[in-house]
Amino acid sequence: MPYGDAMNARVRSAERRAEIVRAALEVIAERGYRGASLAAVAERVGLTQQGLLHYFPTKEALLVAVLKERDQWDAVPATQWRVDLLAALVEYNAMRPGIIQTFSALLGESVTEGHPAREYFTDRYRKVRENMAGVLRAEYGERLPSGLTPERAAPLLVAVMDGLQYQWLLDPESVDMPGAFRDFLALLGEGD
Amino acid sequence: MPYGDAMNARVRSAERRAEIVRAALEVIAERGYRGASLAAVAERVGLTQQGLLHYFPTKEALLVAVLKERDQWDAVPATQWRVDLLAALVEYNAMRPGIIQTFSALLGESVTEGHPAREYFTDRYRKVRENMAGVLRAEYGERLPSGLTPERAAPLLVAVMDGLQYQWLLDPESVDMPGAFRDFLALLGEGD
DNA sequence: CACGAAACCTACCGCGTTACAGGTAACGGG
DNA sequence: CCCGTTACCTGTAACGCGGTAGGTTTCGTG
Repeated sequence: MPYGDAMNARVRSAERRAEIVRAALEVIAERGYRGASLAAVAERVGLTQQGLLHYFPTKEALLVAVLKERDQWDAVPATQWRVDLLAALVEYNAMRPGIIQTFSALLGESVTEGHPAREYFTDRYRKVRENMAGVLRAEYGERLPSGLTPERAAPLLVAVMDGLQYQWLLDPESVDMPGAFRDFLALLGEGD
Repeated sequence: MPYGDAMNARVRSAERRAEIVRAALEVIAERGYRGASLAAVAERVGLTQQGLLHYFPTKEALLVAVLKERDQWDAVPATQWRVDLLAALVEYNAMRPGIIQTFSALLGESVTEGHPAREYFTDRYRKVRENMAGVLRAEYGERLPSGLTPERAAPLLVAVMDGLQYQWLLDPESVDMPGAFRDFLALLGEGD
């Protein structure tokens, strides 16, 4: 390639890997992790299955990369979160069904025995609950208007987000995910 | 068999089928539907894979039977439900992780493309939301104390149940599913 | 007791899967 | 210009999968 191309080999390799991870996200959304074949991912980036294995030596290594990618997305410091931003996040998610579908499918699979993503999700949910408790504490202090402590409200908040996602994925016409989530936030925010 | 055995062939066949469905529930809990092999189910009831196919001609037919079984469980007339019974149901479920795991795994898979349980879950959630709205209306009338209509509270109620199940399956030590659900019911029940 | 059906089994097919082995062409730095 | 590394490819092993074909034993009934 001519001098004008500033890409060196390392950068190009990293980009290829990112491309593969993106394709894997798609295929997992469509078929789940167990149903996602390396060949299908490879085809989507114009490689053979064996060519893909050059970048990720095993299927599980590819999954790890997918999960790592996700971690980078919500690497926003917990201190910068606010309750009203959560509503915006849900609204944003409602415009990107693919991503939601990928991780909803993975979450469902992960509760089965020996699933390679199980530990990841266990750890992740623990952290997310802690973060959410922090967010609620920053907003409301030690007691929400409803009387709940942040630590007891946090699992509910997370549960509503996930549960709504499944209902919405199955039947987007019938479920107004962002609206329902706002309803829930209002519920948390109004006391008696 | 001696005369004392009142079982006729039809009954015994039905029992065998029920036995197989039970085994399928277990295997699906452990491996999901895609990961559940007919051979694994067959082995659990002391059959060969082909012997199992005598009772259910395809894998999908077995899944249909599994889903039908579930429908029979919550065949309780909607009019007999009450909000406080929901709390009891969640408490009961917390003692039977296997069943929860089966249907949580299936729900997760069902959002993928062309999954044979997708339509089932879509229909089911629609009905469950309607039922829940009815339960809430019977309890609170047209407006819950929090100001929500039953129709808007119902998806939240369902979402909390499902979402808590995933958190609880992944980390039962950290998540008090029945307690959290009672918290949510209290949230719905107290107005401002 | 005979006979048809139910309840299995063995054998097998074809396909899809992950992964390994080994080869080749292109690239890029010394 | 050479030569090691990167980026692939073809070939193939090894296995598990759902499903078919066809046989055999067991059972209930007329």
